[in-house]
Amino acid sequence: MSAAGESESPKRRAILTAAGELFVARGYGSISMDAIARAADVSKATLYAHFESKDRLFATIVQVACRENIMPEDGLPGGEIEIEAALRAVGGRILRFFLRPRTLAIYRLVLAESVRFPELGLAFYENGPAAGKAMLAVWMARRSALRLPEPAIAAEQFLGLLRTGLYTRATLGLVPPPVDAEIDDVVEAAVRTFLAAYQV
Amino acid sequence: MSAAGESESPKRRAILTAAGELFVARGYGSISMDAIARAADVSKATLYAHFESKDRLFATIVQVACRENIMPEDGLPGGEIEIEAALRAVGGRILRFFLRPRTLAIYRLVLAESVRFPELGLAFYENGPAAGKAMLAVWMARRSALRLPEPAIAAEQFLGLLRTGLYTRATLGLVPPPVDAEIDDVVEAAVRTFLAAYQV
DNA sequence: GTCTATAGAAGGATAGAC
DNA sequence: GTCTATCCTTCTATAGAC
Repeated sequence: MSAAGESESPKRRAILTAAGELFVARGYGSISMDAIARAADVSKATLYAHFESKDRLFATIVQVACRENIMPEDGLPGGEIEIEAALRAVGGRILRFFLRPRTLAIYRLVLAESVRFPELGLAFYENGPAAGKAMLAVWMARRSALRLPEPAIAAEQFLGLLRTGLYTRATLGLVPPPVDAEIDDVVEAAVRTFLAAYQV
Repeated sequence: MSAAGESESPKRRAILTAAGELFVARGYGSISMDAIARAADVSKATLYAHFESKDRLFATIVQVACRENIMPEDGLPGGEIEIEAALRAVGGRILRFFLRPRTLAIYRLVLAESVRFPELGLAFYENGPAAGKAMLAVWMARRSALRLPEPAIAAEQFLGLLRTGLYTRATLGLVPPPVDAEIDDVVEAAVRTFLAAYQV
């Protein structure tokens, strides 16, 4: 929200970094303010001088993390590649982004705490999934090889085709990397089904 | 695991019910054993007589919840209905199951705690998503109107096509019911794309 | 098995000096 | 702003009577 008011003192920076790593690694409930202060090499009083409560600190962490972890826009290739190869490239990028440990960890965090912090879920959705979906829809609409009555729905479906069992298992922490071969299989199948429905 | 050892004393039953509601409603970290004992109308000592720790109680809750909340098998219509109508019916059932508050709450719980309890994530996956996917794949493979080189992949894709933006928003607590019209739209689009790829 | 009462530890937050 | 030291609350878990 207020990008102007966020002064960049080193201590504040250290707190955000340390707290981010701890929350991402072990969730909200099991991390104490003591542990954060220790990890940031800062006293608890300093911690509370910068953030009025654990809740507020957490909300800040997540918002920063959302901004830093939006889907990479440069992953969308230009208009010259053939559509099948282009979709494969895009799909691979997206699925790999979904499977990154940090992406998964943030999703887990937000999901778990969205019950207690409703505005957190909304901020995450708009800055994350909704923004990515919109970007993808615009990119797809520009491709002349596709006939998309509703680009937004097509984009959602492509993302859904990527988020299959492999992704579900990853969210549950059941996928030890590397899984490159499996990723390629999922992307390949997604592209095939998507093109069956939407190629001119 | 040990279905034999689970005696069904009323107090134990009350504890499981009360704790389940509290965990589902507000997560693991913010629920105290005091609150559980109070809600179950039981003393804390009794609580600890039945469950050796909060962790063990939680694991039991989730396992019971998984068993009670598998996808309804009777939602799969027989072999006489036309394929499009059949898929619509199945898709509607599945998506509505995904969107049930209790289904969502259990998913949030497991996801949040799967980092601390790895075996929880595995148990959930096998009893939940994997079981449902297998059931759906078998049902699909029997439909002669579909050509499925790999029924397991097709089933996963159909589920992915259902789990689009509406579902994501629901997991984040951003979907206040009722949403019947939106559900029908998602199912309709999923069936259309799926059939484009797999109808003979 | 069940209760009341409480021990013992840990957490969030603050006071007061510098 | 930053630290040390500490308060107060809450939590998990248990002891001892019935």
